[in-house]
Amino acid sequence: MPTLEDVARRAGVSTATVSKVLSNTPYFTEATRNKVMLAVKEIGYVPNLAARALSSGRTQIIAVVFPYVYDAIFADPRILCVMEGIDAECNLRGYNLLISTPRLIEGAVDENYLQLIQSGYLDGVIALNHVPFASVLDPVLKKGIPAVSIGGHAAAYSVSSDHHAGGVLIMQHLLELGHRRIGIITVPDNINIGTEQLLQGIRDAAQAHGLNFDDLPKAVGDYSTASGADGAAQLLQQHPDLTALLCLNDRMAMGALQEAHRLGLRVPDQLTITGYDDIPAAATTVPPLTTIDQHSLTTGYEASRMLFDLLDGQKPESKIIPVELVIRSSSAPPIR
Amino acid sequence: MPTLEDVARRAGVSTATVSKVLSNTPYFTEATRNKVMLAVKEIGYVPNLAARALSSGRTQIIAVVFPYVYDAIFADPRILCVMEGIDAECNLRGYNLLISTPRLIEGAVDENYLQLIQSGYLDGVIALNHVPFASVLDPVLKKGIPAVSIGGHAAAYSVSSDHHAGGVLIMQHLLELGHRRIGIITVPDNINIGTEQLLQGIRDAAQAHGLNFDDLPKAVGDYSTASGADGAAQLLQQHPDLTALLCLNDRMAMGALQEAHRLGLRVPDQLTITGYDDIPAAATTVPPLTTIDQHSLTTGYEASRMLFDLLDGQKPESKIIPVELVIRSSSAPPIR
DNA sequence: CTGAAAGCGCTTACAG
DNA sequence: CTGAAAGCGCTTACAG
Repeated sequence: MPTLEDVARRAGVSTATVSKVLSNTPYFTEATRNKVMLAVKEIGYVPNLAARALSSGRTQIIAVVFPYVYDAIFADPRILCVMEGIDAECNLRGYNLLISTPRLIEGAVDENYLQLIQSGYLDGVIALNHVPFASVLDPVLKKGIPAVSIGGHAAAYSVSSDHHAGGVLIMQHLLELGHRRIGIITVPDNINIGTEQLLQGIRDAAQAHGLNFDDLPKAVGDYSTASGADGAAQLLQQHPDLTALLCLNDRMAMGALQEAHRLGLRVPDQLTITGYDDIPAAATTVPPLTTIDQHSLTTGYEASRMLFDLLDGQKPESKIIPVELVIRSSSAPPIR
Repeated sequence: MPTLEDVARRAGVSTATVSKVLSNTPYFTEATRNKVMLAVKEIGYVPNLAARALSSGRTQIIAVVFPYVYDAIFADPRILCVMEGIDAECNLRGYNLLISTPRLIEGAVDENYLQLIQSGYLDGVIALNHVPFASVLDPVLKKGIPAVSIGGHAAAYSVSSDHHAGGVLIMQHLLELGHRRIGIITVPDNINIGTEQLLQGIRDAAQAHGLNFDDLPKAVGDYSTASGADGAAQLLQQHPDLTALLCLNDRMAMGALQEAHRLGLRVPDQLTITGYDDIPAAATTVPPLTTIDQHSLTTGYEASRMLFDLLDGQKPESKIIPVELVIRSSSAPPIR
């Protein structure tokens, strides 16, 4: 493979000059620039990234960190949307994307991950940081790597979704349709840092309509479709008079939808079901789900922008991404 | 950050020795080994990957390449399953995973991608290589990087799904249920290298049952859910007597399911609908989809294993991953 | 079994 | 505006 030196020789200049031309440093004549670029073309020179990384301390690699916790990350469509946003932005900037999926075992991050962080291989890190009991960013910040946290810990730099507003919006929607006997399919406390705010939003909306959140029947799922079906079964059996099921994510809502069909309940005529996240599948269920769009693509995009700002030496503001109520056909006024 | 030299000084040996101990070269006394490991622990040494990469020529990075073509890759659940398999294996081996999503514009791959390939940053490449008109592996092989192709071009090393068997299985299933008036929701020729075999499998199964494939009504979709709904609408309007819809992927089948509901057709009582891929959502539609499981996780896993064999200097055999018919509730004998 | 030394291919003050 | 030279932190023949 041709090296910088080959280019320099061919162009009749020093390696320093070639290096500077290629990195767009100012201060060289147009003639020099042309000579160098020509030589680069002619011999098909491509910089060796490892060498560049070693001498400059920058690798052009940023890592996206998705801790493995309650779920196989690759099964979560929301994460994918975030990734897509990040990928698009990195592509534009010429950065490469490394995926890291550390296992969080009893709050300790795995050794491989620690090594990676400390290896000097990473210019920046974007972490999905929603696990309350452990922050995968701790070692990153300790090492001094610029980092952005998505959804979660009140890190220096973070972008998160307005979960409280999401909770208010979805609950308000149900209440305004006239529902009062609403079952909640929720998740265990402390599985996700945003859940508390979301529940608080629901609580506030309920209160505003004179309904006591604590009185509403609840089932605890784990975000999976199956757990949504189980939760719905349980709630509907114990409280056959429920007119609506509010689910904390779309996949559980899809499970609830399944269960409703199994029980012969028509949605939304006999039972309203709502989700949260607006994953792609939410638009294609039967009937399509009323849900909250978290703008995951935007989230990924904003996280990247923030990281690049950090890399440029700026101090970006943390961002809260607004949410949006998406009304489809799984919600309607109660008939009872 | 502490360097090799710091470790050497502390342990009272040369840097060469530390390096060899750390890379598990044989030939050093237990005492030396202990001294070195102790020093490493004490000063918290972590190797600098860029330096290691530059001097050894190996980076411990493998790239997973998903060309952008007919679809946003991050929307395709099948790809995710493949990724998960690859990720798991890489994690085990201590390799890092780089994601590259080159844009294929008129058969030409993008410049960023080319640079990455030639940058010396990659020890190996796994590519989703199903686009007939351009192989993203060409530059990789030219550069001499070990590479494995998933599904597609008859590259030296590849793992692909047994599409022909898949076509036979799903068509056979319909025929054995008694269907004869079967509509096919397909995709354009040359969008995906495996499609031809799949269609051939369907054709062969039809023929074995005395049915002429060419006579079956067809609609052309693009793998998206929406295109499945459109295809179903079109087929059912032009051929109201169809008793089954065979869709070339699950997402189109989900669209067909939607359309059937919209038309008030009960599935599977009045209309059988089948998919292909067995993405996670296929199990949770209403009714759950009969489909073909391609074992995507296994595919990813086998592709990684193959790549690591290549990196170990072996010559692995190309693999064909068997498929499996998954019978759920969207298929039943025709009533007409 | 261990070490001295060259070298991997860049970037970056520092001079000029 | 350009170049000589040191240095980034490792690995790897080569001696011993």
